[in-house]
Amino acid sequence: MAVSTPARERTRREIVRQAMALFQANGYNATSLQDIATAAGCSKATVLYHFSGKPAVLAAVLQPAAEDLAALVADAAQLPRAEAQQLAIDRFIDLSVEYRGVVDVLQDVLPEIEEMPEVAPLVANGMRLIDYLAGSDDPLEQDVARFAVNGLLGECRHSADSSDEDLRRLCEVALGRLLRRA
Amino acid sequence: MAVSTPARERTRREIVRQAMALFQANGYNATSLQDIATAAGCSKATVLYHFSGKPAVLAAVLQPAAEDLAALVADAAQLPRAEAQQLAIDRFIDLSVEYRGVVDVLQDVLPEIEEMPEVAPLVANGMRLIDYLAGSDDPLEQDVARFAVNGLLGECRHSADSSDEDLRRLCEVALGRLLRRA
DNA sequence: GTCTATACGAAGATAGAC
DNA sequence: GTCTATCTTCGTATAGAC
Repeated sequence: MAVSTPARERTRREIVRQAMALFQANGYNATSLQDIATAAGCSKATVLYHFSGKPAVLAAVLQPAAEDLAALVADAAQLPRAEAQQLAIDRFIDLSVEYRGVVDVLQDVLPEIEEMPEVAPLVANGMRLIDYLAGSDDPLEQDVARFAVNGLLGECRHSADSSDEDLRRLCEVALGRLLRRA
Repeated sequence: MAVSTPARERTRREIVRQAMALFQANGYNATSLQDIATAAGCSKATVLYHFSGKPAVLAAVLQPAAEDLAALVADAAQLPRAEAQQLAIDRFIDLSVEYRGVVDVLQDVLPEIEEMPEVAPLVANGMRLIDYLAGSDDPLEQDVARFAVNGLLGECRHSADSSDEDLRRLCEVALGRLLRRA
């Protein structure tokens, strides 16, 4: 990073900033490239100069959360299973609260996420997280862990009116009830 | 109903049938009116003669599930709270398994469901169901119940490769762990 | 009443001028 | 690097044949 803003990155950053706000407020599908361009003070074509398409804008919005999730999965990989499960639970709750807005956006996109190669790494790490959350190879526990993640993703949307503390409390209670420690 | 198919209803039914299959396979947003018309063997305009728009087609696809949910809620309304909770849990599991394909479709549409007056009654009954599932006015338990419903909706999507029995088992285990009886 | 043909505005995306 | 112009396809709407 240089001493001052390189000015070539300014427009790009502004696009991501405005896209995140619009995605959170109205959802990914309900936000058009024109909406993003207008909010960012540029044209549709400029957005598509900086990003290969709408999914690429989404990937940029999700990037910070994706990086933290990748770090979580990497850390869990170095622990024995029981400890990895506890770490996954604790830090997944942290991530959910910290990125609750972004999680909200993710939920909006889940149905079509398979056809977005841009967010494939995030999805792959999400699967690995579910593996650690389950804490067992039992298919039922794997399903329960996926159930837990889906429940949390869904809850982040309707929680616009609840505080971070309420969301954290809910996460702790729900994951505590669902995921049994060995 | 007459003795034979009225022929006026044949096209309509076929449109709903094909739309349901396409919504389940590719999702609501990824399915165009043209796709539905082609699959049903008619033109786009014919689809829009029978239905006021794409959301109306969705409402027709969801109608059977919506009716059963309405019956569930009506039955629960006549029971004391604890019994209503048990009824809601049991029959919600039945509905989830029976309409798993439709539930999958619902999940695809959740983000934009607020702007679809056609499915507003379904959504309203979904909220009431959450109320009965919670079994208490405690805001935390209400959140947990919503968490449970979201988890289930999400699970129905990824469960294309699992059997009805597996899905039912998962529902029973997950709801059993999450929702405490008084 | 049922359908085909056609047209309109907006979406995502591309080409090329500056 | 940013723009205007343009293309295709989408959802939607209307006119009119049978």
